[in-house]
Amino acid sequence: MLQVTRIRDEKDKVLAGLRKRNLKEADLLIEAALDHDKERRRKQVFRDEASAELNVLSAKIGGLMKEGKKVEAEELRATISGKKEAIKSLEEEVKQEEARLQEVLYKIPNVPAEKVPAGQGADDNLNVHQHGALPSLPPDALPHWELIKKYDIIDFDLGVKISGAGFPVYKGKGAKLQRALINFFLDEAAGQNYREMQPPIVVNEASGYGTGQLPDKEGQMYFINADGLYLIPTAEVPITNLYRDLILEERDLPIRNVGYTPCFRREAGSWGAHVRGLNRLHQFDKVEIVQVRKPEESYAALDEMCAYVQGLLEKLELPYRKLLLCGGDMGFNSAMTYDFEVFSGAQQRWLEVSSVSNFETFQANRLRLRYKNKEGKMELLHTLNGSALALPRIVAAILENNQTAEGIRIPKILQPYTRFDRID
RNA sequence: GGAGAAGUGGGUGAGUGGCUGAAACCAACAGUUUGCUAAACUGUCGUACGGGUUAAACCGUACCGGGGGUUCGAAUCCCCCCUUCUCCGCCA
Repeated sequence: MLQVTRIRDEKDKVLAGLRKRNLKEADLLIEAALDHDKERRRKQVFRDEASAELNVLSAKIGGLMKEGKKVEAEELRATISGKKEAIKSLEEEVKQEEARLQEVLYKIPNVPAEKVPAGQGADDNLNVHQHGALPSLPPDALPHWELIKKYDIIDFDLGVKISGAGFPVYKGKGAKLQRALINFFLDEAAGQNYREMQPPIVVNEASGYGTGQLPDKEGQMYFINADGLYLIPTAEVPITNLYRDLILEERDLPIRNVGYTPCFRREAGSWGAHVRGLNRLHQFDKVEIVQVRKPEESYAALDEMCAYVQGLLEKLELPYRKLLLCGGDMGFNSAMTYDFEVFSGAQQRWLEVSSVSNFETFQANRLRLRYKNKEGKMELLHTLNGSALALPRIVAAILENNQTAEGIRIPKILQPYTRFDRID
């Protein structure tokens, strides 16, 4: 959520930024926010003045009571009764105006960073880096959804039986490959000074609001009605919310966490031919890196996180490209996002396996995550996160790109983790 | 799940209706003293919103787990919820 003060102080910059998102109602939203903000302040003045007046009178009554002037106190008290009602209704008006402002602010996405290109959608993303030769597979190469059957390592039918579509069962070497990847990712992150965290995979409503899944995207999360809890769509939610309502010291920073969790997404209405097999699931595994940074450091941190992700992909011997997302394709909360896509040889497609974002103060504002800067002033921190990495599409690419007549070759770096070098 | 107790500022903790945004101590920060460190001493030391100012100063309102209520006035009384602790029950 943007800070109103920022909209107030930098209206033109905010608007220019939002235009890059191709957000048609940007002007309307900003004007509405400013209107509600102005009205809110106007009403607050009335309320504050009325409360101040009552406080003075109350103190006077207190004084009179102490002096034993009961009659005078009684008289004064009689004059107050109407004022209380007035304050209550003024208070109500302020709250209403605040709620209206809030509602508008929830609809305004983050302002893209300077470097983010304008654009409508995926076609306008900038390919900023590409690495690795695309695999040349024989014409009879199989897509991963065939390979998993051929080698009996991932079973969608069994998942349907016990849970539903999009909940695969990993079997034998398939299960071991999952475990190997998770351990590999966690070990790599630990080597880069990330602290490993194991958070709950259900969160309360406040956490949903903290990182911006709520109020808009509740339809994307599984909800446990009996307890009012959401299954997390990503470890970003619990790990970032660890820092909700916190005032950090400079010495606490930077914060660099990594966590593995399963992720749950309802993916309502997003199924189609292009999401076969592992391309889209309701439950999948992901290792996530999360950083909390001082504002002036956050873009250096973003670069560092990208470099880290690139290192992982290179170690896994996967051809990948790095995209700087355009305004129109960026997530609601993000100020700047790089996507990483690996090339999946048999599908002949690029698959997104990581998304690394700087949210600047957008999440911190909702989280009330601040620190005391050098001047001793409270300042919102910047939050960042990135997948490092999401498993299913990595698995898909490994299976497809490494298929041979003798079976599927396991990347060298993973072999100590799998303790086998081939799936056959 | 049942019964009881408790939740106050970064920490410990005082405060049972009015002059308490909140004692005291610790921590932190700044300074004095000091060859350095330590100790001692002095001072500062909540947040949000609003008004005000070039910027400050300054002023107002709100906040003592969260929400509601009683009252002229609530950290203090009442109700609901959450959390923690103790005992019991259950159980990986």
